[in-house]
Amino acid sequence: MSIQARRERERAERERAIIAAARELAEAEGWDAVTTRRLAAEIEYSQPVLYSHFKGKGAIMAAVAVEGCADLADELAAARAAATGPRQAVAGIATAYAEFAERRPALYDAIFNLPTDLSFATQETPVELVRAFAELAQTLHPFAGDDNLETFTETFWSGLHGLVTLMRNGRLRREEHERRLAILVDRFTRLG
Amino acid sequence: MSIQARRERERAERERAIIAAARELAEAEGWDAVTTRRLAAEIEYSQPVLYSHFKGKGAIMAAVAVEGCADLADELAAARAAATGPRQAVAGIATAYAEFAERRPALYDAIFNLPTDLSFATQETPVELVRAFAELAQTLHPFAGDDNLETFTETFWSGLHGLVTLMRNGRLRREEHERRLAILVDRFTRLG
DNA sequence: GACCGAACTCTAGCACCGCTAGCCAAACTG
DNA sequence: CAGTTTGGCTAGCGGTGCTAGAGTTCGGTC
Repeated sequence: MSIQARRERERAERERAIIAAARELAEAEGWDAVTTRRLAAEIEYSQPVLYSHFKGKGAIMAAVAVEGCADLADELAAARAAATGPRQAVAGIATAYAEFAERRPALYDAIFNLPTDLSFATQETPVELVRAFAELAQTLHPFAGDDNLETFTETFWSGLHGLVTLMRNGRLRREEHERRLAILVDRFTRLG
Repeated sequence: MSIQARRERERAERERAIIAAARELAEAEGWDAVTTRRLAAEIEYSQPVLYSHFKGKGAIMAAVAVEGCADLADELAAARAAATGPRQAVAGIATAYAEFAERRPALYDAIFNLPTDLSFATQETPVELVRAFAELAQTLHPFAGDDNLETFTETFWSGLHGLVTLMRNGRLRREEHERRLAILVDRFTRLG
């Protein structure tokens, strides 16, 4: 059994290498630079090997996205934990979210923008993304009022998502970014 | 001079045909289906003709986007005109925006999502988009409070954009769409 | 230790993409 | 009618994601 075990171990390691290579390449040069040929060269195997691990390029990107969810969840959790009060918590988590999107645009794209196979808000949502969403929901809890917390959180989250994506695509004035964030936070932290 | 005039007329007509074909193809089958070869076949010319009109595929998409801006502006203006009060105007324009994005996803993508060469919030923004933005700003004017109207409008617009894009990519529960819209409108139409 | 069979990887290639060089024919000019 | 210019076309380049089938390596068995 040890031989088979070793093989499975090597195989798993190679799979990790593929995901890591895709992630690094995407973060360094954008997703356009992530081709199956470059990926294969990076892991020092031939192209078809990729397809013995993943159904296709989309599946690789989805795997990167799932991994990225963990990072996002961690950063949101840290921001929430560091806050001194409910309103500051919302402001902090919003800033953390925006900074994540700006610091790692390729990762953010993989999670939220690129059309991948992984579906959200359904049964098979990545558990790490659920965690990230829960951080947001926890933070917003005091301000949901009569609205359903999940729906309320989705709306706030959409606001954040819109801000970061529109700005990154050059559709918003960059210098007003913080003010926009402040407005969004302000509007979602009013009681009554 | 009439010969040259006819030529220019024919040339302009062909350019319109290219944009129309690209738009129809994109709306019918998505932007992935819009290839230069299919586009050339559609207008019954060879591929290189496209490049005598546009710098490349991106420029064609940008042209479609600019055209689409006019439609969006029209629909937003109509929604604003039909409203019976300031708050209803915001709700109406938000619904109109969301319906535009849902009814013509390819067009919406060309305008806001796909990385094109046209830049916004700068000098050479398409005039039609400025008009669409102005409709939003006018509608939101009564609710901006102390915030700068343009920045306030950008924030609300980002909320709308986030809602429609996340939902279309399967990141939000579709059945909660109207409730999310209502929450967004509610939060941006509170006075004081 | 030699061999066999299975597991696995690689080479080569498909159909497609955006884009362009260079030819050729048609149209205008004198 | 000859010459030139204009403009569309054919053909092809280098790239993409993906795959069929050949070839090699390696573990298990006699």
